[in-house]
Amino acid sequence: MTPIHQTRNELLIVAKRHFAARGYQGTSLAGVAAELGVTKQALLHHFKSKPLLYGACLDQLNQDLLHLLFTAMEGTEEAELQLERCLVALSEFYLQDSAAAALVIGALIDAPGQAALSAADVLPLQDFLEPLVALVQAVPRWRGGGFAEALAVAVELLGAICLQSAARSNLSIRFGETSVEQGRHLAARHARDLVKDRLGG
Amino acid sequence: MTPIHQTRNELLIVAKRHFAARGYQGTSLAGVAAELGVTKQALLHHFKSKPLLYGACLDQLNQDLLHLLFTAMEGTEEAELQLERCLVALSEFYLQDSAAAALVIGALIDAPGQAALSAADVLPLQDFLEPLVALVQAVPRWRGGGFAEALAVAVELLGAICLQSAARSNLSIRFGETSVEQGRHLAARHARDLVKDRLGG
DNA sequence: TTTTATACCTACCAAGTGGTAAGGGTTGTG
DNA sequence: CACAACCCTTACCACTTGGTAGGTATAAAA
Repeated sequence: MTPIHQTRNELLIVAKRHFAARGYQGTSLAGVAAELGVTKQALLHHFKSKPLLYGACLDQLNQDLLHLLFTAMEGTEEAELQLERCLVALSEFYLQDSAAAALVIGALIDAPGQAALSAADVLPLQDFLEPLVALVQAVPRWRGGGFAEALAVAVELLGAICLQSAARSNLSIRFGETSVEQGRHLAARHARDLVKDRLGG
Repeated sequence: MTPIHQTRNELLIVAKRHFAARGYQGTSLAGVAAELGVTKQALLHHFKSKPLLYGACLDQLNQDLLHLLFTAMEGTEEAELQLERCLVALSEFYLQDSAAAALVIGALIDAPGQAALSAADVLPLQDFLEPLVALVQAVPRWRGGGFAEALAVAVELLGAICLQSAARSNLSIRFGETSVEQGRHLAARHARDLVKDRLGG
């Protein structure tokens, strides 16, 4: 009963939500454990430490994003279309996993060395970021710009798409839940438009 | 000597940097005070509590952004041009005040009620967000879309511009400082292009 | 001079943090 | 049955956190 992988996955889901909502520093092991109905030592049993738990969350997120990216790249060689599919899929992914967007932004903003990222450790989401930048660089409009410009555009696109989902609950309080929810359902279309506007002619 | 306003302003500058780099929860009063060469009680003397210190930081940021917005709106009635100037000025502002971008994102992501934002308290940066959304809604391309769509576009633009600056140190480690610095100097031009692409025909 | 206010200090505290040690309960396996 | 592996517990610990209490030094105002 309660096979290990299922349990571990449930822990990760709750942990991701906490890390997303409160940030790395604002998340306490006791808080995550309490929501799961276990003690914090149960958490420390599965993941050895808080940084490792955070790392596991980002690893799982990284895998989800990679799957999303490679799926988007199937069936066509055209970089612009691949990017469009990828970012549309990303914005749709955020509709389900509402914690993911805040985690992505957190992983990009957090000062390295602060959380789970020691020197030897791989930087979180790097596996996803590198092909994304490469994809931007392969688009005709940005092909001549060099790596720095492609990186800037990739981060720009990421920021445009992530912030909306990450700020959902905050914006609901500011401007009313109906407006925000209305806007959320436009997310995929906006992502498509955004890519076309920024990468197309 | 050490007139109050100057001192208070220096405290705020350091505090903003800490809040931006480590987040609200990750910032300790002792840490901020140590960098200033004073004790944390000196901080608590000027700002009564940590939430109030955070609120003071966001208030100052709010004023800077408002000044930036109104300056951008002078001399023309055309919403699209106003928005273009505003977002270009914003990206240039981030070049100087590197903490600002992370603070903006933080203020948009933080679950309300967590930091300085009690129910009665005004939501941080709201004074800046509302006219920004109104400005998007006044642009011909989005005029027919309603409030929800304008809000989504405004947040999208904000995310695109803020994340680049907020993630600077992180991206430097990932992709090398030269590439990131190179991209930073393109920020203003990218902001202009972005607005034209997304708000123009 | 006395009073008041500002700016800052030392000393202290209750609460919460991540983490360790050690053991109990259950499960499969030899 | 014995044994080990796994899951999770209670108990505890060192440390940091935001915040309070009370005192000191300076300087301006009465």
